[in-house]
Amino acid sequence: MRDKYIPQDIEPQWQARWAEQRIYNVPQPAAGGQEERKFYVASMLPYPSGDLHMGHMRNYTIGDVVVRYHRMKGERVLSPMGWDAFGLPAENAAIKDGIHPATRTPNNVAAMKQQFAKMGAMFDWEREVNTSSPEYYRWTQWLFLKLYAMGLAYRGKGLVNWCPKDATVLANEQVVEGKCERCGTVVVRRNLEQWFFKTTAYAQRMLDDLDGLDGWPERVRTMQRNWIGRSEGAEVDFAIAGSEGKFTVFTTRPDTLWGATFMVLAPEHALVETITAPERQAEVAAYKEQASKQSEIERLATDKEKTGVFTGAYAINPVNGAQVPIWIADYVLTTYGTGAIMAVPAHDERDFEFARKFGLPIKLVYNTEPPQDATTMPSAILHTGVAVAAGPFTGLPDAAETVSKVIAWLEAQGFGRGKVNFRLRDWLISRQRYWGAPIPIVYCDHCGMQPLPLNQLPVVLPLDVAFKPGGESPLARVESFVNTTCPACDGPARRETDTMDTFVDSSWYFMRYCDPQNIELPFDKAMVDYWMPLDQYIGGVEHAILHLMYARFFTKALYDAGMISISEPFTKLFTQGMVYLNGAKMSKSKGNVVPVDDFVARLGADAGRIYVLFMAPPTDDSEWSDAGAIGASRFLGRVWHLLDEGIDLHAARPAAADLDKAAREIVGHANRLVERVGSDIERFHHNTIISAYMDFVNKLSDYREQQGQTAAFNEAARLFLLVLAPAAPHIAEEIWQRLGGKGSIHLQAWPSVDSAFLQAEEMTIVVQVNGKLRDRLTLPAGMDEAAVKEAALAADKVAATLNGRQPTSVLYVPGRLVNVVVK
RNA sequence: GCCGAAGUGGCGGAACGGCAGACGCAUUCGCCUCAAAAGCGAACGGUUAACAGCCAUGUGGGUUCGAGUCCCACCUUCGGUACCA
Repeated sequence: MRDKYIPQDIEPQWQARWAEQRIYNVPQPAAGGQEERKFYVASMLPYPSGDLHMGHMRNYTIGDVVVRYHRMKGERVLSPMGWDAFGLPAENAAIKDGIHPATRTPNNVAAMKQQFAKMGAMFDWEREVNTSSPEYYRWTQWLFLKLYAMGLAYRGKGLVNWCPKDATVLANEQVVEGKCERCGTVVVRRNLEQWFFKTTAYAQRMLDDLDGLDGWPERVRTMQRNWIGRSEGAEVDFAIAGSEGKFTVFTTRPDTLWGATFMVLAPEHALVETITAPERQAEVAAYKEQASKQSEIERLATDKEKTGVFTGAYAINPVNGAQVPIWIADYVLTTYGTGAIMAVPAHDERDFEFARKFGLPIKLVYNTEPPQDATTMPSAILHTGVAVAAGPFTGLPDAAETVSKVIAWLEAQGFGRGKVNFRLRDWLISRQRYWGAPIPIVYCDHCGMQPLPLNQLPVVLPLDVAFKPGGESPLARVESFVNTTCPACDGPARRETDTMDTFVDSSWYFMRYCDPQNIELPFDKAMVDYWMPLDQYIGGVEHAILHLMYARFFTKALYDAGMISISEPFTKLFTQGMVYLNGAKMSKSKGNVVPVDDFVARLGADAGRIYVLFMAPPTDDSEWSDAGAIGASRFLGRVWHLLDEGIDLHAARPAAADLDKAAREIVGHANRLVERVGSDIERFHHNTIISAYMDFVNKLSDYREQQGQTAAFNEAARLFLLVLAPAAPHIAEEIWQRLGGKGSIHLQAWPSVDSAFLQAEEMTIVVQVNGKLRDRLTLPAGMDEAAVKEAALAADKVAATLNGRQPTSVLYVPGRLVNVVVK
């Protein structure tokens, strides 16, 4: 072929051919016909910002290599793609430049789809989903109603960021240093009536099932376990002195009840208003206002000075009748436990700090040996010592068994009950925004809240809306949308104007891919049963908790609804790193991007693919380097010239026994490369695949230089081309076709390894003295232990180091190393 | 703050508890050229006359015949922290 490697000439042609021949479209297999193993792989779907940059290219190329590899392994591979198209950015853009999200979104999708094609990423576009299309969100609404019918969707109070000046709800992202990013007003937290999904009902199952997810990174499982945050303890009821009222606290340490010297309610606790003494009301109100200006992260910071105020009310400790003051403090949250705690400063660090700051008494339940004094102890006593003042439990050790005994006693006395509490909260899905799936509920003055009948779906987003900063959600101002009729009585009714969190859309899209055209149901059970669970899910670590938790919740709920047969969606999970440019994550909003279009036009898709795979281990973040990308392009040039002529893909494959040493070696290298590339793809070490290619190309060039284009060269080149195909699909296909390959290289079988070429004839033994390298010996493979040790001890450098001393022992690691140990 | 990670040459990185720095980038030198680019070849952690030796994988300890790798503490950076997705 003897011409220049010009990727811009060959790449578009192959992309068109592959699409035309639909080599990556996957029809549903005929019923019962499961002759091939299925392999369902998906990368988390992107938000359609309008431009793919090299950060995207890295994410999707990692997945594309996996897709092409499994396809060559003869599996039935499903690799779909879609668009997570609802959400805040489109709405913000609409406010800023007046372009309607319903116009912008399809334009962005069309642009990005073209860019996807230029990357050489193969998806089954016939299964494309767009979460913002009525054909999709209709089913998101359908599933909402399903969860509602199951009792998993309910209305309740939830805190939101509120800008008092704009009179609008803000996303956390829109709150900068406690102020509204638009107008600079201090943001407060307001309690609004909103929709929730009951994720807590699945807390225990989501926790238990993590144990079975051994295809997930351990760190993600750990993060999820901690997020769910199971803790065992008790609920204890406290009466309020001088009133009929009472309240309940959750504690993991009911055994320290005898040391409770004050109570703390969250400032937002419903009881605060009724119990606050008249003379303390001004102070309490001021504190509540101050607390409302803080984020949860600020409130929970343990290094921050404790704050709080006394309400003037007292609670009665059920175990000893003691009257203790009730305070409010921001370190207690309404969202965890009951929003109220008993404070035991002697045995809890935060309570200890609080008591010291406000001069509250500290009472020891347990004491150490030697004993400490409550007034002088430097910190709380945690899990050590023996009970000195625990009513009937005095004398017991500070241990889990004591806690269990106390819980049983509390239950017998009617003071409280054992309780398992989770840190996980119910999922607040309401958004006071326009660009999301409307919640399919109406409110009727006569019939109250009514779910819409399924045949009235979708509730379509009206297009004629006014976007302006501030004020309520645009939907609430659209009379024609809001006013409707009640499905129960046909009387006038009002629609819910909240839309759903975009995480709802992305909690089930991977099931829609299995049956994307269904117009009767979200998906057909048999189709989902065939493809699900995903064999491989790929996405950023930033989704390790929220998205993955929500998707797991949805899967379990739909399993309980009988809609699917699996209760975990993702068998294997891979989390990839991000691409940085000038020290910041490459992103359009920051303006630091290398667009895929520009790169491909300059150096070609294959060079981009090779570089993004090579730049760092796929799990790691990595800084973009233009020079590095040029190196990748140079590598492909070398490949082109190495395989440029005289190779016959159809020649008979040489047997090891018929070849000379150099030939056996080069074919051996090629076989090892096949093995290496396969195992590195399976364990997601894509960067070392590329270095293995480079290493091999160097060896093959040397071989050709010295031995010429022999049958062994031919065979080694053939194997290399096949294993290069997943990473650099265009150049591999082009060379394959020029050399007379039959059919697309991507539909060839992955080469099998010929073990006759893998046997080494020699081994290199590293010789150490006391763990330090002293020599290296080349010995015949298979030499026995005694002979190897003898050779090692005989080595000059070893003798010199020993200098006459007798070794105390000699260790041998077969085929690798000898360590001579000497005093 | 809390939860989870990561720190190895000038740079990106490699290394089943067993040869630290594979592979590449940058740099320098050489070949080719009238010249340049491209291409090809060589050198390239520090110390050193040396390819001998010693030092070297964020810092300080520990386990081990042997630690970049395992354990403890600390420092720095990154991700998440429930309305960015």
